[in-house]
Amino acid sequence: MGCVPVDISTPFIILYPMIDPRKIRENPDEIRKLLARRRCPISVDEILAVDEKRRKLQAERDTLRHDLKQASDAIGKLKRESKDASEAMAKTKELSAKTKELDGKLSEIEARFEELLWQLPNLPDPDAPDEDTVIRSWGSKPEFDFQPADHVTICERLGLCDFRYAASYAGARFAAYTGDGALLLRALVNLCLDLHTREHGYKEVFPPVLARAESANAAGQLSKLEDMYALADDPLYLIPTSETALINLHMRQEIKEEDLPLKYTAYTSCFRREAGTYGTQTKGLFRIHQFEKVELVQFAHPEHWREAFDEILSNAEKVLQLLELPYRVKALSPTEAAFQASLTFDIDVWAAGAEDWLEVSSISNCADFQARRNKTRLRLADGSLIYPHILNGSGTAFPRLIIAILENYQQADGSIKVPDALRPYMDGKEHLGR
RNA sequence: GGAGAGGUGGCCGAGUGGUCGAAGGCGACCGCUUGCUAAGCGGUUGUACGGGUAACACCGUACCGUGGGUUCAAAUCCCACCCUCUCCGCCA
Repeated sequence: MGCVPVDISTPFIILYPMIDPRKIRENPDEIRKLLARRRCPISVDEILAVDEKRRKLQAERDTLRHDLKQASDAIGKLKRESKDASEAMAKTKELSAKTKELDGKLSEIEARFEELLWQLPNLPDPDAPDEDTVIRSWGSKPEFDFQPADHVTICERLGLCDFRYAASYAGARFAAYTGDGALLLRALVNLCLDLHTREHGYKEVFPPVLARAESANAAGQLSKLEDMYALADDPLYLIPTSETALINLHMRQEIKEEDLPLKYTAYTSCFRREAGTYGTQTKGLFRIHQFEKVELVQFAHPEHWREAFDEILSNAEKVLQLLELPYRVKALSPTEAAFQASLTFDIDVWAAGAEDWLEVSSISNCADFQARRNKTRLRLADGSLIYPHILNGSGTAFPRLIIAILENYQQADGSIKVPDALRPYMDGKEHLGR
């Protein structure tokens, strides 16, 4: 990849989703418009006001401090020459006190400024549609000459999951995979990891599933703090997705242009409290507090994010194609996209029993939003330093994939045909429950 | 969890409360040189915020693990915390 100097004066970059304070004060109207697309209630005017105050204060403080420094140096000189400095010291004391006072005021205003900025969601990409839009479909829905069962029924019939045990052991909305169910999960994990590491060139990572608040915040997930599990005795959170772990892989580091794109994949359990979702679809594996997922993350050059995005999307689609599951790709509206995302496409798989599309993957460009937050920077070949784009996508989430497999591959005799691609990972089994 | 040692610029590594953004070395970059050897010589070499500029230049401030404190002045003193290493304990 050649050296690509970034001209920050071009509209391309200014329109780009980044919450650089400078962009806010240079293009307040643009930012207002973009935030409105997300229905974000945060006031740009307040940010601008605080920013102005902050800059004014800093100028004052810097001047004062400059004077103080010079006065102190003068005292040092006197002392070295063994001259009396008590008068100068007394005078400088006042200056010092004033400087400190301004320091205090400035840090207050800076804290407020940062607080406001941290609350801002990422700005939507111009390509994000106003309404969720299906942009393509793949495969065809299976047809049955019998009434297809839903996955809960199938799981119970074939002993693939033990929901009763999971509920009494951990609580409602947990799942325990048993027997061939557990094997099926493991097979899917291996299929996905093998595919992404061997065919798609991702480096596998097995990260901690506990993260500091700082890390979760960098990912943008503290904005939905109420949806994360917190530990009682340590300032740690159970990650809601391995995106949290992977996007922080280079926190406070410089990455090099020549190493791009950096591609990582991780398989982890993911934990979500799902607060506020009671009463919605609660059956079986559809929405559970702990679920397993293989995640894909790429660090990309800001000018090449779309290539990375499309690649992750096709990497995730490949899983469904291998499993021959019908799916559709949907471009999300800015109001549907996650806090940290500027552009998001979902992949929904068809589930014949539920007769519904289930979201199994969500691919997002977070632009430089997360990189700014965790201080991952990109050193270009020309020596300049910018923020990389960070993109992520599930590749894929398993409970819903399992739902789709069980429901779409069910046979008249109640057994489940194992998709061809999965057989090498399932002891060659052709059917479950036969 | 207990005891001890330590955290300085891309890396290694000095550092006396004042002349330290920080010696020295390495690396990198630029230039020069070049009949000797992947050699020699000179120079350059951080980031953030603010000001300034058409853009550079330039100016100010901050940054020596993090946050406080003492002081006219802190990398240097004090306190708390974090992290790393060694030893002990515990343990898959």
